[in-house]
Amino acid sequence: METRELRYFVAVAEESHFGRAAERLGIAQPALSRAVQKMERRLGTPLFVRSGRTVSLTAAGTVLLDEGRHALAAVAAADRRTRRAAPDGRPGLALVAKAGVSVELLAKLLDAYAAEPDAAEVEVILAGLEPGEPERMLRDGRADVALLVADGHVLGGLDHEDIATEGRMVVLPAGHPLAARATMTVDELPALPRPCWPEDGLEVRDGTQLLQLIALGRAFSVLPESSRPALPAGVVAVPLAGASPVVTRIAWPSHSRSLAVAALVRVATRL
Amino acid sequence: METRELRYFVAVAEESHFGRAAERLGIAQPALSRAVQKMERRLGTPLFVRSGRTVSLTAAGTVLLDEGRHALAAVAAADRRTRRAAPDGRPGLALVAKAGVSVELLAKLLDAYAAEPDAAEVEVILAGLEPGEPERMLRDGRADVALLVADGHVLGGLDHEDIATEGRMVVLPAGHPLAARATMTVDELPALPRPCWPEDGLEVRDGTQLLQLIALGRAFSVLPESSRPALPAGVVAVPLAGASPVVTRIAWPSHSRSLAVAALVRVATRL
DNA sequence: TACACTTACGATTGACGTAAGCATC
DNA sequence: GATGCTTACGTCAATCGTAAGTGTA
Repeated sequence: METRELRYFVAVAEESHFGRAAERLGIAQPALSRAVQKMERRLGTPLFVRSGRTVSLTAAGTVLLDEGRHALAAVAAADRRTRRAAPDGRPGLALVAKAGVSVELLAKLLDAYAAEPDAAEVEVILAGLEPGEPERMLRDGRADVALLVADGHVLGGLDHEDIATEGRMVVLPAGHPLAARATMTVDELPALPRPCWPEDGLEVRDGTQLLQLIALGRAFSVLPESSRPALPAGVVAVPLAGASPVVTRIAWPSHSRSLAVAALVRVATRL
Repeated sequence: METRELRYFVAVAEESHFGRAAERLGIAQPALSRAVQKMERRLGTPLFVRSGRTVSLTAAGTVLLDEGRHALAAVAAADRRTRRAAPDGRPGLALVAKAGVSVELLAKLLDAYAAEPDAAEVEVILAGLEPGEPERMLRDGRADVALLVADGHVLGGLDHEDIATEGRMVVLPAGHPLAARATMTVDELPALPRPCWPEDGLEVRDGTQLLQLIALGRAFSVLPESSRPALPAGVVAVPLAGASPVVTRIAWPSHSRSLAVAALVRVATRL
């Protein structure tokens, strides 16, 4: 099975339509039809049910869609990581930081790693808000290591190590009645007005907007303690007792044998 | 990057020789040379250092060998699992049992699973002695689940669940001075004569030979308690105190979304 | 000089696009 | 009758094998 065929199959499966898939792939529709037929002949089983003018996956097709995506991700990873290992001046390590991780922690990690002997150049990628995006990037080779906030989600195929634990704090307008409190408990939270966002992390782009809203008395929020230096004037942070701690962890593909990744992980666990 | 190219590259990398690799691939040597050159051109980096009459990997080549093998395994897995999902009478689930797991436990698992509603047909594969072979079979799709004995080795990319724990016993010739003991400790083991094999598991084919050797007074062994029913006349088993327990676990690819695998794992954890 | 990778060239295979066919809604 | 997958056919690109070339031990 060639990767080109897998790409063709996945396109048809995702579109449930040969015509649209062909357009997406930039080829004519008959070529796509033939390619899928060839796969079905070689696999000895139909992948699609063509009933009338609808196309749907068979059981075998469902399996191939799942496994094929993983295979394509693995091929893409091989390509990207090979290019990254090219011996010119480009970065040798791609680190993806999920939105919500402490910028201070990231900076500390990068500094500590850069001080190591034989440290590779590190390209830092900031992931968007989509859940699972850093994991996807590790799998398809766009990144080699990820810095993320533990959210109970299982990381299939990835190894990880917790590197920092911190408390949470409530961020309030400076004039709020509770702003003078030395500490608050989670039981007191429901009494506060909406919106309460974000629960688990601070999204970089809109984070400042949120803080402005708080300063204006239009919102409050719960953030990790490490966000305290980033707070503007007009807001107050009160430590929150009884809340689950925010755990930052470093993750990497469990099959990784990169020395650079190993060194970065070692540095991270010793921060 | 096409899988054909990856296969070509891996062959050359493994042989360190274009000629032998071409022979192994069943193609002429110049075709192989051209294919690798094409990959190097597209990746923008050399993969091999051709110095005189020796061929060796560059740093980028080393990365591609590692990642490429994973990608090829993923493609092979996609192929095999799709064929296995074909809707005819073939088995829907391939279980690999590592040498050393209790046959009784395996039988109990298969019986319990077969009693489940919508149970798939299970093809049982007995793996050889090579360490890591069941893991490889899970990765390249020859198997969907594995039954193995925990050996401290990390299972990269695999999820697992412990399903049985048992003690160990010392197997001695019936006439041995220690055969009458009700129990032994690990401290007493070094006093016994060689060979002491196997440490962690009973290999099926040669296991009977080992037991015959013990009956003849030429050896002894340490086996899991579950092997007791398989002992022939002429040997005696003495429980071993203080030894690390034998843990049998079930493992599967962490990205598996197969309902059949999930059902089998659920049954296994409830044994 | 022999071994081993590369370049050159002609042949074959296979993938593609256009056009016609055929079934379903 | 229109939509949409399939079959037919001619074209083009890619891969392959044989043969000649080049460079090192």
